[in-house]
Amino acid sequence: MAAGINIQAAWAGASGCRTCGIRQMALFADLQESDFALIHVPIDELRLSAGAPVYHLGDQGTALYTLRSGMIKLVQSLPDGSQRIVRLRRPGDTLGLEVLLTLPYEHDAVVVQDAVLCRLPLEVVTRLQRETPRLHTQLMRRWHQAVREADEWLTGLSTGNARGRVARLLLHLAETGGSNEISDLFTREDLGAILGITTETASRTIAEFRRASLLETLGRNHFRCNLDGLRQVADQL
Amino acid sequence: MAAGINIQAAWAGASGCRTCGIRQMALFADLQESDFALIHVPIDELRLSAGAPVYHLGDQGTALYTLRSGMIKLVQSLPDGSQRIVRLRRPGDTLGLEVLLTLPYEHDAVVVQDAVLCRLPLEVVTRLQRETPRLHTQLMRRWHQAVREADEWLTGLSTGNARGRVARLLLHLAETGGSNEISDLFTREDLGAILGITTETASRTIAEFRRASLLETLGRNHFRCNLDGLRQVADQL
DNA sequence: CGTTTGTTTGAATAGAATCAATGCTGGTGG
DNA sequence: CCACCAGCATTGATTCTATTCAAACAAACG
Repeated sequence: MAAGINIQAAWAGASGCRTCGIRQMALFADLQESDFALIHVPIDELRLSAGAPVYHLGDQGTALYTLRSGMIKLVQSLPDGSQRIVRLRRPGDTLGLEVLLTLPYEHDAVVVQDAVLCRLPLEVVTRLQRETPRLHTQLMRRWHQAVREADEWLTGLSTGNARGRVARLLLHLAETGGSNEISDLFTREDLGAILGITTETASRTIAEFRRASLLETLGRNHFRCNLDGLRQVADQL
Repeated sequence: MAAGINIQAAWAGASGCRTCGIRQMALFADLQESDFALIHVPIDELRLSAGAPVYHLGDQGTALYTLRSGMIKLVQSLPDGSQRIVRLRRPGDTLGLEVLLTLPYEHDAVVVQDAVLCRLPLEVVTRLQRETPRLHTQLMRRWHQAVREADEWLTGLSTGNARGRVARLLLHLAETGGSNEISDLFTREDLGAILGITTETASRTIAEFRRASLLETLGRNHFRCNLDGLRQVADQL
């Protein structure tokens, strides 16, 4: 996935955006040379390791983020104190669009796999939005992507029994990974928070899949999927 | 809800938009007098009764819709053939934003309660979008609203046990209705499709709530809610 | 090397799905 | 006008599934 990613040493300022390895998949994809002149504030690069928060629910944010590498979870807590992961962000994705509407962040954003992100100050984005129409389409695409992902999350990962949910998640991960191998599968707790099941059920289901040869353990948290077999389980319910 | 709704006789053309009773809550809220001159195509009004489809998943749409009154469900079907209601639209809401990205509709939109909608041809919206910046904010608001509603749907209505889900849905309906009475509650089948439970479980849970005096039947599909009681059930899980 | 943190497994229980039957209501046509 | 029908709602009995509580285990870390 994202074959062309090329992370150089840390830099600041807009200069980097022009030559950014993932620009074509990021928010600034459609910008032209002249547009970058409008960026007068440094775009910082952040490197965060697993477990680190990017922002918190309720914070009055002053920046959006583009994820360059790694993975980030968006979490909402439930009335009873437990947590539910409502979306995952992968390289090229944008985080924190809600600040464009001067709203506080609506999730806790937490790093799941070591991440590199670009911090886009709100003023930069609003200025570009005002001066050039080329950002509009991309912004709309981002919003749309969030809606679509949310819908898939609901129908695919929060419907049906535990076996089906786990199978669909594994397939999703394998597909976006472009191979039948999954490295760095989530903790069982995160699996549960994604699928709306308990960690025990998540653990049991993974174990069951292993016994049924739907999953083969290649190493510590590294699996090979029997895609056809998983598809069958996924389609039952 | 929407106290000021005032549906005149059917009309066509843009003339009506200016004086529309729900304009301040709809997509064209921020438009100014001069902007309406840009609308050269008639805006049709549609009246559809319960059960009628507005559009179908996969259709290559040529219009967005603003809901003036009634209720509409957005449905996605699952691999196993059953259906899941992914969102509800109420007066002032917009349907079919995805056509702005030249994408086919992503749901089946079906009328739940007799509805009146305005059909906004794609060309009208894209033209306005090009000529005036005043639509951008509203569009972004609409997208944002869809995301937020999707997130709430997931955490509120698709998490926890059946009692909690039903309670939270009833509270949601009562709150958006602005009273502790709910008229025209969904069919049990729709309840199930919203909450990800079977129709039998939905029925049983409603019956249980009635026995526990959390709901009082006022008439055919017309209930009064014990809000505090429901809130207690909603918060447990 | 012991402590912490996450994983696995077991047994008991609670919850929901399933299958099946019955009841209710509004609409239709004789 | 009434009898019947179709569609939805309710209820029961049973089976299956997931949660809960508890314990043992494994790996990672200071």
